[in-house]
Amino acid sequence: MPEPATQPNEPDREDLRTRLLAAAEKLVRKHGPDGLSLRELARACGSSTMAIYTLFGGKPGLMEALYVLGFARLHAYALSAEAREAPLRWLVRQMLAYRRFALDHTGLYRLMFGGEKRFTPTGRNSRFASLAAPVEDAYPAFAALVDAVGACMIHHHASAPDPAQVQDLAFLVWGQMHGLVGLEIAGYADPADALGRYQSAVRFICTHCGAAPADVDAELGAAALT
Amino acid sequence: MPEPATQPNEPDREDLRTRLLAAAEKLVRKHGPDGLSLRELARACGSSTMAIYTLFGGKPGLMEALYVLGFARLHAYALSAEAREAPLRWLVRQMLAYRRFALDHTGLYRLMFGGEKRFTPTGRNSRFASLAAPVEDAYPAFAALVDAVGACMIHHHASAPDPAQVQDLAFLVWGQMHGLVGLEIAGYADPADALGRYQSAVRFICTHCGAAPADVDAELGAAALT
DNA sequence: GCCAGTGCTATAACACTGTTATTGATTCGA
DNA sequence: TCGAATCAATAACAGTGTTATAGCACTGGC
Repeated sequence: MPEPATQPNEPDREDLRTRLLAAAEKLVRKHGPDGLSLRELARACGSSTMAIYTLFGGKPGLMEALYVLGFARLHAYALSAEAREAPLRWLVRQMLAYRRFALDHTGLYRLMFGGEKRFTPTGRNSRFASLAAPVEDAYPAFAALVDAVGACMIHHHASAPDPAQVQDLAFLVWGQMHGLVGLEIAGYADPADALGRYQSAVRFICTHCGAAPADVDAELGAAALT
Repeated sequence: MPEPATQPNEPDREDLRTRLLAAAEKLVRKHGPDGLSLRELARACGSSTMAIYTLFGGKPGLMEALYVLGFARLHAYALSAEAREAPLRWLVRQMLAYRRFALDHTGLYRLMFGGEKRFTPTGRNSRFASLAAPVEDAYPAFAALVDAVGACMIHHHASAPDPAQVQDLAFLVWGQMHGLVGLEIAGYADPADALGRYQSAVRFICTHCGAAPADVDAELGAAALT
């Protein structure tokens, strides 16, 4: 009996999309987001460029798929740093996890935050996309940051803070993390000082939330050992 | 007497380089750093692409020229915000000037800090480029920031701070500014809240330097009127 | 079992990019 | 005035994203 040749339902078939995505991630890691070539990608997967068009609709669609993949990766980093029972540890580890994600995936990071508004996720309330939707609605990674900041503030301050105030502070924290990491990736930070400066930023922010500097240093030291 | 036709020493001749640079800046503003086309640039200046090769040595050379032009522009913004007699006003205005530069020149800003190490200025100590040279040696704009932070700390703290401490804090300030501005350019900030959040970051940093929140708000209010 | 119909992919072509070799004109120096 | 040199324009090459065409394998109905 002749084997069904290359059936369209062979394992590679529905895997082609994920294989292309994985190869694209590898190429973005190597050449940067703007150095991705459809022909090179197709060559790496043993297919033609048309497969990318039928599966992603073109290069922008492929980039958008990488974009959501990057946010899923970032969310995984945020989840791995979760410690709801210890708010200070939670915030410290999440800030460190953000930097580790950026340094581990500089290609994806530059694609997501590279300074050009490329894509906006179509959330459940995409009908109101023209309005200003809170960021945490669209990006679960930012929601985790808001939660960690809020928990840290509640834990160290007596009164429960205003939710809007928590969002604003979380955005400042995000800005601090993104700025330091971005400068580091762009080559403006001395590699020998980059980690120390990031740690001092963590200290800066956590003490602003009310934590004791010694406790923050303890968490930083414990996190540095892992 | 026949006019000398198109003499190579006509005013356009040595101006061609600056004309190309100006046109390139305009194209980068419109299409972004990665959307710059040598052919379109040459077409805009009525010349051929070869002129770019003889004047800049190729596209990387052109990008590097735009890079140093961007830092000159940023330095001009920093100088326009100088107020050495009032350290707090100096720091506040310089932080606001940084954001204004980034929003006024998003193309150049993305070229300079877009998350990819493209160029490093060949300073006077370029022989030690392999070593970690302090950033303020290469970029006068960052030196101005270090000066403003140091003056603000000296003015509000009794004791003169350690220079290394001033550099570290200035780098954190730079990171905060770059992060917020980068997120704003990338489209992650609600346009209605972006300025307010940046102002709260200014408040955050200046109070850390020892300034009174009311004084910071006064400076922010005065700067908002100009 | 056969045959239209559908869905997907490979090939080839188009317009575009950066880069380079070649050619021609123009200027400078002896 | 003539040789040498400099510089820009033309054309070509390899590469890019995209699209039109054509071919293949599979599905549905008869």
